[in-house]
Amino acid sequence: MSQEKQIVTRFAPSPTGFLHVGGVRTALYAWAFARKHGGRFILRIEDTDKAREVEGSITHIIESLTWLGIDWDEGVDIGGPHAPYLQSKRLESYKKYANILIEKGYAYPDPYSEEEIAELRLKAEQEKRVFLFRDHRPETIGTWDGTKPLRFKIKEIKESRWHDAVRGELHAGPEALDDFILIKSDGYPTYNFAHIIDDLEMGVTHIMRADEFIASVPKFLALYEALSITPPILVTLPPILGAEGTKKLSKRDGAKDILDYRNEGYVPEALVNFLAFLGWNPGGDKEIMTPREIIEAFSIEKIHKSGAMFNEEKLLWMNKEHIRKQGDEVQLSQIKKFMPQYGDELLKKLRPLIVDRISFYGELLSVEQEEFRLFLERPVPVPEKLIWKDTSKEKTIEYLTNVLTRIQEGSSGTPDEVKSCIMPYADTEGRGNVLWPLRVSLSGKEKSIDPFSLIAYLGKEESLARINSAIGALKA
RNA sequence: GGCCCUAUCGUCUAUCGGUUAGGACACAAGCUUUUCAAGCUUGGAAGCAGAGUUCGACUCUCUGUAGGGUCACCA
Repeated sequence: MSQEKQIVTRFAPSPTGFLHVGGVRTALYAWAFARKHGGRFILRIEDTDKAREVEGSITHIIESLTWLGIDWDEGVDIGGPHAPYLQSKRLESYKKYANILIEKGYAYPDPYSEEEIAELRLKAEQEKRVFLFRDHRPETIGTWDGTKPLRFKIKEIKESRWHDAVRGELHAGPEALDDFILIKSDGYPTYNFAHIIDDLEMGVTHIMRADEFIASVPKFLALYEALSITPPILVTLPPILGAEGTKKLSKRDGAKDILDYRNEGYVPEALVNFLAFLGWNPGGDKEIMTPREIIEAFSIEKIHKSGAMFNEEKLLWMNKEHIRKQGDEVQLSQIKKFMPQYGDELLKKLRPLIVDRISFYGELLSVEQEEFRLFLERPVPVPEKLIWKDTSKEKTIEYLTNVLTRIQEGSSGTPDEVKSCIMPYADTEGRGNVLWPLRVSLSGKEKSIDPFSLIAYLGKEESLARINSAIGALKA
């Protein structure tokens, strides 16, 4: 057995706000791949754009990943052998490699002002030409004092060809190569430069990222070449599309803060499951999978090339399936969060009923909670609602009275027990005739949970009181 | 506009030249504790178009079409 090189992947978000589903999926694939092969997964923060930085982002990112059960072996918060993992703390590294590039003639200071470049760009546009900075390289190269941007010099203008683990053989024309900025005038490196240095120093073997970076790969390749680096394996992930049309997922179509899902009572395993399947499929019919199973089944070969729409309904369905996989205690603690005014004992009884009716726990805050309010408040009987179709008032009173006796005499611990003492009677008198008024007298509603469950969970005493109250209302 | 990527039911997908093109979500119908929800059963629903390669193409090639990405001192 040959010793395989350890796999190292990373997730490297910029701290510019919350983490949304797109970012999470990238992290998920990189993590799953590393875990599957016993490799290392790194959390690096790419904070080189100080203007766009949003305070609290890093904490937020960490919290999001942690909630989802995505863990890392090295990273900003826990350190590791390649610390620091914050790009703004790694400026010395970038400077070191920048100097190497300058020495080798691969980098030069950009003498233009931003206005001058904008002008050149505008002119090119007017003449319907592609603007390429390399057409305007300065005649004489000055020394870089750090106040001007440092540009990479493309020495060989050529067509680029490379291999992508998902897309296969890719290529791009020579116009994809231009003198791009390595280090900005504020001293911070650009993504294009920094990620390459970091990946090198951190030993990253596989780069997972979305397909908007394909167009930049030729530049990365030129840089790898200039530094004599063997590029990591490139793994391009398909885009996640919004439900509205075919555009990339935007906030409007569901690219919301991943922690919102937590707050709305989604199951993290469900989100992991759903996101894993947006752009990857292990084959076969099994769709509900635990994170463990996903890791086990994960392979780059099964990552898709084409984009997938974010389908809220399917997520809802998956979440429901995952709720059902949760243990009673977990379910109960989640339910308590959203129905605090219900007593613990009552919720314990109602749990199976509740779990059956929701797709995510947050539903309990609005619509679904209405269903259960009847357990807290006794309904006021409305005679007209109590009568089934064209049954008479007298008959309805008779049915309810008879049911009353049966409940009194029978056992009512579980819905099934209740059912067994009422159904024979309902069958002889007509199910609708008996069951409808019974259910409405208990719930006060035309649409509700079935009568047997109501009796079992309301308890014998309360059930009898409600039925009596209904009979009273009918007689009045 | 230049460059690049993608293309199977409405949606997510299986198929790696030979299948009645399978599954899931959603939808519809039926069944069940004549309601609601859940559940179960059943059903409708797809290879972008045109050439070519081949005994045989959803699968390979080309062209077209459509959609997407990218052309920053953002990542």
